[in-house]
Amino acid sequence: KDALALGVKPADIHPRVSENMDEIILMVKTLVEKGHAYELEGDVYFDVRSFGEYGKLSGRDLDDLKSGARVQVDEKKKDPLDFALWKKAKPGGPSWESPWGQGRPGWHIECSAMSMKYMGPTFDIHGGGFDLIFPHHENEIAQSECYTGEMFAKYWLHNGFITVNEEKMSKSLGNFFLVREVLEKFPGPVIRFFLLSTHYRSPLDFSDTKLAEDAKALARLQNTWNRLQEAVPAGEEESLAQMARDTRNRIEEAMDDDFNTALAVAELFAFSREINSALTRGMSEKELLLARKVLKDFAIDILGIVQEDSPALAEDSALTARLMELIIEIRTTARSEKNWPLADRIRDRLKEAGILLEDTPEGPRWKVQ
RNA sequence: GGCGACGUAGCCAAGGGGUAAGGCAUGGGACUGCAAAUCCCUGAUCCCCGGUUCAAAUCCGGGCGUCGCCUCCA
Repeated sequence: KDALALGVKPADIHPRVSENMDEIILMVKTLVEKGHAYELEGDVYFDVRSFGEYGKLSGRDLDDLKSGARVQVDEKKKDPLDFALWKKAKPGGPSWESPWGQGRPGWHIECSAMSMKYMGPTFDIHGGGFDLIFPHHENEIAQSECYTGEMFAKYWLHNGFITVNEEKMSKSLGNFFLVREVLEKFPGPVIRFFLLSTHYRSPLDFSDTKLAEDAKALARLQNTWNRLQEAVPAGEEESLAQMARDTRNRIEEAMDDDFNTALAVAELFAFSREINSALTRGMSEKELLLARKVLKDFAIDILGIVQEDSPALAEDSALTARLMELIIEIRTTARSEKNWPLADRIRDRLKEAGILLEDTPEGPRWKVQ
């Protein structure tokens, strides 16, 4: 539900470790057979020295890691960095039958086993937080590539953290909260905008103040789209056409460049300003089509920050629209008679009811919330 | 201690050799009965110090600062 509110598309598969135990065990077994792993009293460890490229993702080499090691938990492992593929069962803990006795998977193997089961030995993109680069993703690469002999993931996208007061948000620090809680204060598109307004690799400090600013900023874009929807073609002007093309190109370029969403959003704002000016002067049919298409493609479909149907149009639209028509008519009469107290009172009361009424040069407009 | 990322206007944030996108805020103006929306104008030499270069915020070296990883859990 929360994902939906943020406009996140549902995943096709949500694999569970407990349902993929056969694949996991087969993978561990094969790694042992290939000489990349060894058993030790019911545990199975991956031999990091057996994978020459170990450290290629995080840019470390084994000797650096060794000399810099902070903790020496070393027991009988061949190398302190060898990590567990399979762990002997602990009393009371969940466990499964395996060639090495009762036990459970180590903490990296399940990701490899399940991703390769559903997507094959090589897939395009592997995501995750920056904190997972080492050791988690490094280990995934080692075990997967030793298992298949092929490249694991082609691209790694590591996102920066959401921080709170500049500190990593985490369970252990207790400074975390849920999307659900944020959604009580800000609509989904605003949260999306907040997340997209900085590059995904950068850390992002969470604050209500920032969200509130973003809500205002996003309203500009949404406004432009709403006006564009209501606009009626006028004239033959075409000056916006070139900018529409340029904007499209620049946004595509930005997105192709490692998903530079912040730049893409900036282009939308620049374009939005031009549209607003053009709207005031009256846009031709051609301009309207092009402008709508750009916003529809990028702001609505790709970035998902602008809503195609403004809330006002979405719910109870027919009845509300008729009532609003009536109210506006009355108020317009009052205004023409310079009955300002009444005109203001209508506007104020509507505001209390959650409806914003604006007198624009093109006539009164209203919107919910 | 080792490895890595980052440090751009009051705040958020792109860019990454040729004199700095965008947003919020501020101040001024246009429009308006007022308000809102919208438009115009308004602000930085890019943490510090050296170096390379015709030219550096952008490259190199050294500082300082912030954050992350290097242990269990995922």
